[in-house]
Amino acid sequence: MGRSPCCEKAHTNKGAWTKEEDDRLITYIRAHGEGCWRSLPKAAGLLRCGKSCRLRWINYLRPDLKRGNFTEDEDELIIKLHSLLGNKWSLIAGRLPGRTDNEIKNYWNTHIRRKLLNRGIDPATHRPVTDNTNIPTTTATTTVSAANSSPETTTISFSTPPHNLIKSEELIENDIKISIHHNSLDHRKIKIHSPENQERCPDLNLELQIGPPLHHHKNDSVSSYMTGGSTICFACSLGVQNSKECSCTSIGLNGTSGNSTAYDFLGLKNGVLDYRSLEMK
DNA sequence: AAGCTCCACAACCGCCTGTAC
DNA sequence: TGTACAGGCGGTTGTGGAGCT
Repeated sequence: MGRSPCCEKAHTNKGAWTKEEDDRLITYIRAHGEGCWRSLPKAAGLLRCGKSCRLRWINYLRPDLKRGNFTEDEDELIIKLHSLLGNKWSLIAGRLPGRTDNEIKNYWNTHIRRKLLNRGIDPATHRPVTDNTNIPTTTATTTVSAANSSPETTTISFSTPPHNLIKSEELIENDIKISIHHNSLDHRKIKIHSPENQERCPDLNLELQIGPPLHHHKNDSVSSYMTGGSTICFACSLGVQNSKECSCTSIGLNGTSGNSTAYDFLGLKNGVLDYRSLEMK
C-alpha cells in the first residue's frame, strides 16, 4: 500500500535537539497539551517531524521522568520483567515509573545484557548459557479478566516434543475447562479456558515467556492456579510435586504463604497476573 | 598530544495497529 | 469494505565522550 511520509523531510531538522527547540516544544506542550503530533511542529514553530517531537518529549523532556542511574532494584525488576515479557519495552517501562521504554531498552542492551552474561545467564532466554539441555522450555499465554482481575483463561505450557505426550485430562466446572496434558513427570501443560472471558476480553492475550526461576526458595509459590479450591504451586506445575520445592501444602486458598514473594512484582503471588496494570502507562 | 577503539545513549527508521471517513 | 492517517513500538544507527595505546 505504501505510506506517505509523516512530514516533509526536506524541510525538517534531524539529529540532536537544540536547547531552543527543547524550549519551544516544552512551552507548546505546557500550553496546549500533548496530542496531534503531526501538526504540533508547525504550530510550535519547530522544523521537526511530528514523530521526532513525540519521541523527544516522551523520552527526554517529560517532567515526570526519573533521570539518573538505575538502582539495583530496578535492575532486578527489569530482568524479571524481561524474563516474562521479552522485548516488550513499553510494557516493562509501564512497571517502572519515570522510566521510558527507550531508556530501558538502551540500558538493557548496554548494561544488563553484559551483567547477565557475566552471571552465565543467556539474556535472551534467561537460562544458564552452558546448560541448554534438560530444562523445560516454559511458555505461558494468559488472558485475565478485566472485570474482577481473576484469571479466567490461563494457558501455561511446559513444552516437550508432542510424541512424549502420554496422558491428558480435562475437567469442566462452571463453564471453565481445565485441560491437563501430562507429557512426563517433568513436563505438563495446563490450560484453563473460559468462553465468557474470551468474549469479554478477546484482545487481552499476551504471549509471555515465563522461565522457571534459577533458584526458588522453599516457600515460593509462583503462579498458584485456582482450580476448584486447590492450588498448584510452581514446583508442582513443573512436575516436581512432593519435592522439597513443593509449596502446595503451605499456601492457602488465596495463594498466599508465609514467605511467598517470588514474582509478586506482577501480582503472580496470588496467581493473578494483572495485565491491565502492565498496559497502563 | 594524537589517533584509535569502545561505550552509552539519543534519535531515527520502518513496520504495525487502531480509527476515522 | 477499503483507504489514509496518526500514534506507538521495537530494532538499528549515529554521535559524542571516555579510555587506552
